[in-house]
Amino acid sequence: MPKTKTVKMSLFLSSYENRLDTKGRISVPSSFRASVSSERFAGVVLYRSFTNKCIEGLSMSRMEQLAAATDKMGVFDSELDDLSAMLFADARPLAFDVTGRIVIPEDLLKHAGITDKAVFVGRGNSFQIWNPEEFKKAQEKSLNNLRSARPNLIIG
Amino acid sequence: MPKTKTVKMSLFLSSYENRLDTKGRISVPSSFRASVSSERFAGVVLYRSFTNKCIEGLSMSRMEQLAAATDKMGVFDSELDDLSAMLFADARPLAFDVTGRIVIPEDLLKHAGITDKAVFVGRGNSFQIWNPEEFKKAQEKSLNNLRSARPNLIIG
DNA sequence: TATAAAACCATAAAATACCATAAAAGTATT
DNA sequence: AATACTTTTATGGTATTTTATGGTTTTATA
Repeated sequence: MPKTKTVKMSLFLSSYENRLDTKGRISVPSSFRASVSSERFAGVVLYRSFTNKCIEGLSMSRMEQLAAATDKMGVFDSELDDLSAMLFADARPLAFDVTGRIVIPEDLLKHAGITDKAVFVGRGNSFQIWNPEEFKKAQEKSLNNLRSARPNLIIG
Repeated sequence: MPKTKTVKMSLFLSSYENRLDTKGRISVPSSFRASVSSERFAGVVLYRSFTNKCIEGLSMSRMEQLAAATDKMGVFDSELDDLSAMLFADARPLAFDVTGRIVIPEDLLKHAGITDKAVFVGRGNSFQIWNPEEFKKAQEKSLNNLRSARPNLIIG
């Protein structure tokens, strides 16, 4: 068995709204930076969400996990293979600058409808980047979904 | 079988009323701190309760369990996915300071109607934080519910 | 050389560490 | 059982650091 160094990766939690400057730079929330601080690559990997009007974000090690999983499954599941192919083709590794900022590529911003502000949203082992308004809308929608699915579970 | 490191987590028990200072700091009851003292993350994770006017609290390891479960199940259960998404987005990891205090974020305090005092309520593997008055009201209400549901079970 | 990208510098506000103390709880001693 | 002593806990205030954000300069590159 290949020796796999399993880096215990801390979770991406909570949500943070930050602002893009004139050059497109935006601070990655410090707690998100901390989540990947023990990794080789000091940065994150972004790609356009397949399902939502937002950007998906991962640590590089998670990307590698995904690659490994695809290697195993690929032969048996051509759909998964296609999906991961798209993902890898679309994925952008973005290194933090000294102050913890990244420059999100144009096409990703466009896909998410982001201009001057963005919310980093924790999703456990991954995160998302949204236009603040779009995010609020999406949140309300999934809250309504849950309400109708499990009326007794939710009040807020 | 993958080697799963099981962190021994002791239970959150009993209730403690503490006071918030001007900066929003509040001491986490020492017995609650002891419950997570063997964990990597010296702190707790808080989020707005979906069902009550209170704050929910968990250990980080519990949060990680959830993330692992969501990773496995998410694909098959979109409801679970929605729920955990909301949870991760709302969850605040809060580290203890040297004296065992945390700063509860504004929006959580608001959700629970907490201003200057709060009760930490043990719930076994989790806990809640309430405005003292609200908690008393909620207690009486659920006691009445029990009374009407099982009149013979309750003496108090 | 023009242009984009990276490195560098600066700062207000927010978050965290640090220091101090009184009250409470626990221990030991008579 | 009452007392003196020790330790822990909760709480308050102050100092220091970090973070997010803006701008400028230098370096690559097309």
